[in-house]
This record gives sequence, structure tokens and C-alpha cells, in this order.
Amino acid sequence: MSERLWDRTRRRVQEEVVDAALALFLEQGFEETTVDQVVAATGISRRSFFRYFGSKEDIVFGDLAEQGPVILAALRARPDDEPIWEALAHAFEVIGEHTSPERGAAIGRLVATTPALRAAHLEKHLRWQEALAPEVERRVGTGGAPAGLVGEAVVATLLACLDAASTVWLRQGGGDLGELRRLTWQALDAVRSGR
Amino acid sequence: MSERLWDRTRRRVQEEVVDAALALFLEQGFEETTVDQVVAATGISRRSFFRYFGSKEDIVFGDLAEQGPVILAALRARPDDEPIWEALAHAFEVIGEHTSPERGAAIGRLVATTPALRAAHLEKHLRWQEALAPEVERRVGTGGAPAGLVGEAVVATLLACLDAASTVWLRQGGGDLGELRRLTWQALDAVRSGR
DNA sequence: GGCCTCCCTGGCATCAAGTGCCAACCTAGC
DNA sequence: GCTAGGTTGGCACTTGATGCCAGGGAGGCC
Repeated sequence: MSERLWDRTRRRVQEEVVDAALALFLEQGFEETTVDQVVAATGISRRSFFRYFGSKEDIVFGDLAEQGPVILAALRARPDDEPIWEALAHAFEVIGEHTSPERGAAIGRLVATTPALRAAHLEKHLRWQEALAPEVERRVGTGGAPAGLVGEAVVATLLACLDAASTVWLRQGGGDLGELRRLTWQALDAVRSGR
Repeated sequence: MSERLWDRTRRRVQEEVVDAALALFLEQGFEETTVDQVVAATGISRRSFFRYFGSKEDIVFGDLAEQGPVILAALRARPDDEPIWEALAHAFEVIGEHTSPERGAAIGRLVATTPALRAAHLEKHLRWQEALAPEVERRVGTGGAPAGLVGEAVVATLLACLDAASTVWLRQGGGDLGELRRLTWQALDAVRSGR
């Protein structure tokens, strides 16, 4: 009943718009592409576009910002005695599961070169932090610090290392996910062993 | 010669606008305050406002985003054998030097509750990362990782811990800078000793 | 099948943040 | 005082985003 015609067409239209829009963005840049161009390329009305996406940035990020609970579930599924960094790193891998590395790299490059998208990207991280911090803090303990401090700091650090790794990874051409994992560990090691 | 009347009035007008605008923001919120209201409260013209500030966010952050070189200089002034975290933490203290902790806390609260400002805040961190990463990497070495990885990761981690500490600090009421320093160290310790 | 209800769509008007352009103006140097 | 160069403010315009309303299609009910 909940999977009737409307829902299906909705999803189809959404995908169609995303594909057309991404093509435009990659060709002529995100800022340089206007919403009017996007809707012209798909036949949807301008008004409906903003009902589907809410903002231009949403085309690129989709519902990624709302995936906090999904990542949290992945984290909870990890054994309790696993080192926190490993558990977190694995938990975040669920995010990339529904996109090819190539598409991910293309979007990554777009984000890296567009201030507005970088900002949205970081906002997304904040949302993830809120979702994950409590569970992380349950695992590692507060260490005597006020509630929230350690959890937020640990998640934020992992995301920081992941971003640094992504930057280098994209510069190297992207594509190989194993390489991204390796870089993330190198960044994490450097942080943890830093004098 | 470069400190003639124009420069002085420019600075005075700027301060006046910032004061009036911050009062409005704190009273009725950032998003809820329009640029037209701000210029109406100061007599300056709308057009001139955007020449002074470039964007509404700039009222709140001023030239903070461009202070990367200043922080870098402060970092360079630190002894070469000082542990990187200490050196960095001290270097960042130059940022707060020209504002009272109370004003800083008020702005911090404003930023924390306004998505657009949070995004700008994080963008600012990215700019600082770019400025500091090379010097940090010179100090700690690349550890065999590709150039840039370690520097970016270390700076980003420190900023992440500082943000986590700020969040807790603001929740506690703010005001005491020593407390903020203490919280930052606790966050950093938790990150470095995390299993 | 006819009808009614609900929700989606698209068009219109509107708002707010920026930006380009141009004429009027003011400071500084001569 | 006069000119040159930067400043100011008004205007129009672009772009993202939102409220409102009429029209229309899907699905349930008789």
C-alpha cells in the first residue's frame, strides 16, 4: 500500500533529476549551473524541484545527512571490544555502499572545488557526530571529562582524518577504495603518535 | 600616509555596523534579521554594506578566515622541539586575543544555533588548515605518507577537539578561558589514548 | 461506473542575498 | 581651487527559496 505508483514515480523522477543535474554540474560547475537549467533539462517544474530537493545542494548529497542512524546501527553491530577507531572506520563504510567509487570520486572533486558544497559536506559531518557521539562515548568512557566531550572529539577526529585522506586520495585519482582506507589509517596513526 | 581619514572612518563605520548588527542578531536571531534591518539601524546604504562585508556572515566572523598567516606566524614562533599539539594550541590562542571571552561566548552561541554560521565557521577552519598544514608537516614529518596527509590530519584534529571543547564550554556558560583550555586537553588526550 | 477525497503539481507572486553599473561626491595631492 | 582616483548610494537584475492557490490525477467508496 505504501509502495504505490506515486512512490515509484517519485523515486524515478528524483533519480532522473539527479543524473541530469550532475551531468550539468560536472560539465560547467555547480555554481555556474542554475536551478532553472536543471529543471529545463528534465521537464519538472521549478516549484516541484524545490519540493523534491529542498535545496540545490541536496541534489549532490541526497539524504546522506540523514544517514546518521544508519551509521549508528552499523557501529552498534561492531563487537564491543573492537578498538574504537576500527569500529568507527568500518561503520562509515556503509555510506559508500550504494555508489561506485568512480561516481564517489567525481562528486568528491565537485565538492572539493565548490565552497557551498564543502560547507554542506561539513554540516553533514556535524549531523553524523550528533548521532554517533553517545554510542562512542558509551564505548570509550568519558575519561573524567564532561559528558559529550570525548564522544564528539573522537568522531570529529575520525571524520577529519577521513577528509584529509579523501583529499589526498582524490589528488591521486581516486577509484581504489582500499587505497582510501590505507590513507585514512596513515592519517589516524600520525594523529595518535604525534609528539 | 596610509592611515588617513578614509581608513579611519572606514574602520569606525565597520565597528558601528558590527555592533548594531550583533545586537539585532542576539535579540532576534541571525536568519530572522535581514540585511535591510541592519543597514536601517546604521544609516549606511545597502550597497555600501555589501562593499564593507561581502556577505551577511562576514559581520559575525570579520576577517577571521584570513587570519591563517597570523596563526602560522604564531606557530613558527614556538620552539621547534615543542610537542606539536602544545605548539598548535598555543598558536591558535592569538585568535582570541582581540575579543573578550564574554563576547566570544555570545558569538559562539550564535554560531552554534545557526546552521549558516556553523557552515561558515567550518569553512574558516579549512582555510586555517591550508595555511598551517605545511608547517605542521615540516615539524612532525610525513611518516611515509603522501605529502599533505599528516599535516592536514593533525591540524584538523586539533580544530575538531577545540570545537568539541567549545561546545561543552558554552554549555557550561563560557567565560573562563582556562576552562576551555582544560577541556581542549581532555578531548585531545581522549583522542590520543583511544583504544 | 460515478463520485469524493487527498495529495501532488505547476504557476504566480514574493522575499532575501548578492552583484553590476553609473552618476554624484568627497578626499588627497598639486 | 582644481583635478584625479577612490567612495558612496541608488537602481536594476539575478538566483535560490518559500507561501499560496487553482487544477488534476490516483485511489477508495457507494
